[in-house]
Amino acid sequence: MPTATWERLPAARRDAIVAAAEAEFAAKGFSRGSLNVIAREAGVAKGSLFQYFDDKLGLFAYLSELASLRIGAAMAKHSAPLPWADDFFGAFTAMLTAWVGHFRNHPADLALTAAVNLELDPDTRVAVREVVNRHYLRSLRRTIDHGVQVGALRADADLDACLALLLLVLSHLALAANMPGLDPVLGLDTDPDQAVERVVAVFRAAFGTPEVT
Amino acid sequence: MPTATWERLPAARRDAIVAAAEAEFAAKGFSRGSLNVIAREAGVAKGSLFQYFDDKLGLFAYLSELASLRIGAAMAKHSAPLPWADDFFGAFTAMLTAWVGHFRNHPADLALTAAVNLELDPDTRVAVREVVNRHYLRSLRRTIDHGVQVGALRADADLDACLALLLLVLSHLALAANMPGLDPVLGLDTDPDQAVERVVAVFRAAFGTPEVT
Amino acid sequence: MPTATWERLPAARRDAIVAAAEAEFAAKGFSRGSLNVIAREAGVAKGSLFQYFDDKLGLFAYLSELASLRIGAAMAKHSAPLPWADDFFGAFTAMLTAWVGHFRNHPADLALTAAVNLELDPDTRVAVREVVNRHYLRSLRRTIDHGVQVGALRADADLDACLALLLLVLSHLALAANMPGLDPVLGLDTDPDQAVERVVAVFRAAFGTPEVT
Amino acid sequence: MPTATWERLPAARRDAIVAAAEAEFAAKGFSRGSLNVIAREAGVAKGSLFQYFDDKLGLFAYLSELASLRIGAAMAKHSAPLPWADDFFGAFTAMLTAWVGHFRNHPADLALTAAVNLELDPDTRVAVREVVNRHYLRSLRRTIDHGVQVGALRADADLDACLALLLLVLSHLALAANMPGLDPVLGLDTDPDQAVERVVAVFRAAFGTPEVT
DNA sequence: GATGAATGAGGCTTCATTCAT
DNA sequence: CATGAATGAAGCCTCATTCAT
Repeated sequence: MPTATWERLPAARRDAIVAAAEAEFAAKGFSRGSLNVIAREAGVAKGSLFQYFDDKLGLFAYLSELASLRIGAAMAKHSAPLPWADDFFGAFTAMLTAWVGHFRNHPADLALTAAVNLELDPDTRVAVREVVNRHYLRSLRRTIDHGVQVGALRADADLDACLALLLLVLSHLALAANMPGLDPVLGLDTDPDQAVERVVAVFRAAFGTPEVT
Repeated sequence: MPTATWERLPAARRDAIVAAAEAEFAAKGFSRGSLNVIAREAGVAKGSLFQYFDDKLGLFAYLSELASLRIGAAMAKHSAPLPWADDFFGAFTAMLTAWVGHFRNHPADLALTAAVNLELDPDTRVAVREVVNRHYLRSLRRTIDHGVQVGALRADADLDACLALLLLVLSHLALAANMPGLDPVLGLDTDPDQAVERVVAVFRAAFGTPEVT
Repeated sequence: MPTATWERLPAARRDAIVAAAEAEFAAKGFSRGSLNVIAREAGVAKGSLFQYFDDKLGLFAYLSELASLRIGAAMAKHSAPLPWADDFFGAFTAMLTAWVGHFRNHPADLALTAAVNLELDPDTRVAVREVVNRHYLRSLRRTIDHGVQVGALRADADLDACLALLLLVLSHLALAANMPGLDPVLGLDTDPDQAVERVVAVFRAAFGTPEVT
Repeated sequence: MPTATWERLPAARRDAIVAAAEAEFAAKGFSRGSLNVIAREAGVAKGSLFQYFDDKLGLFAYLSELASLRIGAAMAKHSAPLPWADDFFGAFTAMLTAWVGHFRNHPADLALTAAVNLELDPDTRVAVREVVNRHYLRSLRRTIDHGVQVGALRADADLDACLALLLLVLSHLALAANMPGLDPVLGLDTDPDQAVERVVAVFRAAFGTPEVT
């Protein structure tokens, strides 16, 4: 989505723009985020932004993809050493905890995820979510398949429903654990670890194989 | 939130304003909805709006509360004749189907719910959601309690988690079933009834009492 | 084309805007004329212009119509006392001389006529010319009919061609007599009266009844 | 008007620039034509254009001269075989028909002529028209002289007026026959051949020698 | 001689809010 | 209490031109 010019830019300039844009969209969302502010904060002429991206949406989509790549990489790294085969739900819990933690430690990723999920304009939302969700879906589906293989998830469960709910819950966890006012029940913003455990327990009850007592 | 002046207004004038404002926010969302348009469509002077509400947000919050009252009332009516005692999950399914249908038939309610859930600006979102969620939580908690009493839900299940997930899922159902691009897996926008059944099945598996075969 | 608000405006304010807009469009034409400049010169907020006219084109079209009404009225006044019946071509010459003189004395009318005729953007040009030409065509056709009735113009001449050429020549006379660089032959900008006489002679030769010697 | 650098350029590079510039100005006109687009389409750096021409106007004026040379050459070729001596007005009609046809078949020439004739900015217009008109005037004057010699035009007619009107009519024919909205009477855009005939008839009546019946 | 990134003024338009009437 | 004209900052985007490489 960025232009060829963008690729040829000095890294410092690119970084300044990305940082400014992330901060602005994080604070205001896409529709209300201002290119004026971004250019000013980045120390760049207003017109320059349009040499790097076709338009406002182009810049935002680029940031969103950056963030989802970053998130995907972080999750992959967290996931690798986990004992998925031996303790699937334990690993899953650790994974979700890491997920929540990632967003706490990377406000830009949180903000962009929020901006994507909370965008009201339908066209914009569809355009951006499509790109972003693709990553998550692929990864989640792999995790679910794995859970079935190791016998943690029932093969006859409604795994698509599981996937859909996971996608929904993941978004919610990321946001609700780090933004006030989104979760009035579980207390995600005060004790996220416990909240994660309770959510995993629900998934285990719904889709897991019966536990041997 | 409305001023004292608003209460003293002829009902016809109030209704015209509410109708115009709902239509506008439904079409454009909160941020992009225009008070100019609302005033014109309502046949009211622009300045008058500011005699009834502190500002744009005040008007919007008022509409949101109206909508949630309306939705609550509709749900209560739907709920009353359902066989909660005899077939809790059947009643629950019918309830969710009615819920989804309500938003399909009341675009204004859908739009306002969307605007509330998708608003990025933290202050706005918190202010509005707080009011709205209160209604839903009370009602949902009653439903859950009832499910326990009739033996459909396990008393030892994590009922708060159930509540939190319900709240999340309800919002999602209302929006995803009626706006494209929000649910890439379950196909809520093409076959909502089936999607509802699958979601209920998940809740039954997670929180329901074991079925006697 | 102006909004209702415009009609209710104090005359002084309206006049200031009209004067500023005419001056700007006169100097720069429609496409390059700047609403910024107009608002500043008129001592009016930029946004106010959009309370009076839908957009830039709306303002321009309004000015064009004003000008063509003004021109039409002036011509009607000039025309009335002329001896059309006794000396059609003499009256016609006097008419054209008055026409040229009008634009010399009313630079705003000249400028708007120029702006209309010289606008490059096809949609704009069509939109505006349609309004303006209607006036001229009706009036010119009446004059031609009259010329036939009094026996000055041959009834079997190609009167539509006469009309088309008249329209073309009138525009040209108005502009070329008052803007340098448009007429490199007849010297319209230096001795317009003589040029007018020569043009009328051409029309007489082409469409007039043979003179009795 | 081009710089010395331009003359030294490989022909291929010059041709690419000319082609791109003609296409762009043809599509957008002078004021709205974009050097960005021209440079991109020509496969040339934006900055290079400024090494070949002083500025945007310089490039445009150069193209205009090119076009008028091209048009002049085409007309000369069309003119040569025509029976000017035997049937002056027949040849003249054929000539004008060819003229109109040329612009239909060469949109770039049409567009440049339009851009020249419709440019409002006085300095620009004068600068460009001067160059262009010189060609036409010389050629038209020769045609008129010839008409007199072969006895088709009256020697005592106002031949300068004829010349001035011809110049005016030629421009009009070229544009009005190929752009909508310029000729509301003769129907030049729907049946140009017939319109041409009618115009020639007017000139014959005004300046031609009486026909022997 | 060629490049193309950077500029920054300027383009039109929208809109919540104020305040004199 | 209603009105609606006025505001002016802010919105996104375009573009001819410059200049360091």
